Amino acid sequence: MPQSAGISIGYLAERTGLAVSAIRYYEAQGLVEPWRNAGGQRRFHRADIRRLSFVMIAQQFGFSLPEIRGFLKSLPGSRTPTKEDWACISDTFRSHLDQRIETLVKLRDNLDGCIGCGCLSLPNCKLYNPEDRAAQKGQGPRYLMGDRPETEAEAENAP
Amino acid sequence: MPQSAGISIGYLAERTGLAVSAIRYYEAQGLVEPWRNAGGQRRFHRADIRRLSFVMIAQQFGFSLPEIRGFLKSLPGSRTPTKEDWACISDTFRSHLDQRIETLVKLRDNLDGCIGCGCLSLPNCKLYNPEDRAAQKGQGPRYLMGDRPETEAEAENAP
DNA sequence: GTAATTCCTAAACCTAACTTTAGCTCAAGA
DNA sequence: TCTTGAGCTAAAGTTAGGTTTAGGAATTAC
Repeated sequence: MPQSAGISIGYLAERTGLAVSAIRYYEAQGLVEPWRNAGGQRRFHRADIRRLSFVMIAQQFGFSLPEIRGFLKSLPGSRTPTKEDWACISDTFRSHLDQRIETLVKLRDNLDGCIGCGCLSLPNCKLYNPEDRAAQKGQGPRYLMGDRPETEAEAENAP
Repeated sequence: MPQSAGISIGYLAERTGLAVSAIRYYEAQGLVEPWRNAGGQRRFHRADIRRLSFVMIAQQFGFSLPEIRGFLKSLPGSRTPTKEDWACISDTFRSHLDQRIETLVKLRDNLDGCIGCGCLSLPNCKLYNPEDRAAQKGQGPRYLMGDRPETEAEAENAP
């Protein structure tokens, strides 16, 4: 174990529970910035244990790595974050969470009012248009879908 | 536009709002089973409009395509689904949603009690151990992470 | 001093859910 | 009939968030 300057990637991995490969990946994403020792091996600040712990928590809140990088930039680079620094980020997390909960509750309510009743009016259904149905641009996985609603009569008769 | 037997993939795409390529992909995943006309082009049942609409809704509930394929198998293949058929699936959706909402609410409560207060006791924090922190096996994106909690003192002093 | 760890990089691979591209055939309208 | 739009297949590409592998180099343990 190193003692003089900085901790090794293996030790950091052990302390955070992250895989070594994940930590290297996070470095590539700009989430940590280790320096190198004489032999070219990475050395991390002891404070990076907490920094990466924060990354893990933020991920649980559904934030992407670029977003988390943004949070980390808002934290003080040099000194240990204060109560106020954390409280600020906490507010962001809070509203993010509140919004997701609200979306799900609405979805549940719509479910009760629509499929739940067996009405089968899918094309008119509110579930087709939940609030967060963002326009989908380009490639990658599609988590939410867009559509073009119309009436039941149309759906069954045309063309 | 075809009129005698079945609808074309382009028309189905127009009616559902899905991309043609997505419909072909869904066929490959066993979510629809078109037949072919004399020229080798796909022909779909008119009922597949609703079938694919269901797929889109189920995706919004966070179900994967294999799971959705399971739901569709539980629906009657031949006849139009009844109130009861839908009610059965609706129950599944319901409990799935309820569980997700509950998880998020717990996460929010922990947030209020931990980061929100600025205590900075991250290593002791409940956010490290939300109930749904499943063991991660193998490759692919990691949505939830595991860790090894310890005390603040340990974290700051050792080794 | 040497064997066993740990670390290094670069590149390839993984999943899910699709899209894009290339090159060709089918079908429909004027 | 001829042209253009719609369809077809197979293969490769995309995104996020990593893991795995191969082939060396540096450290640590004995």
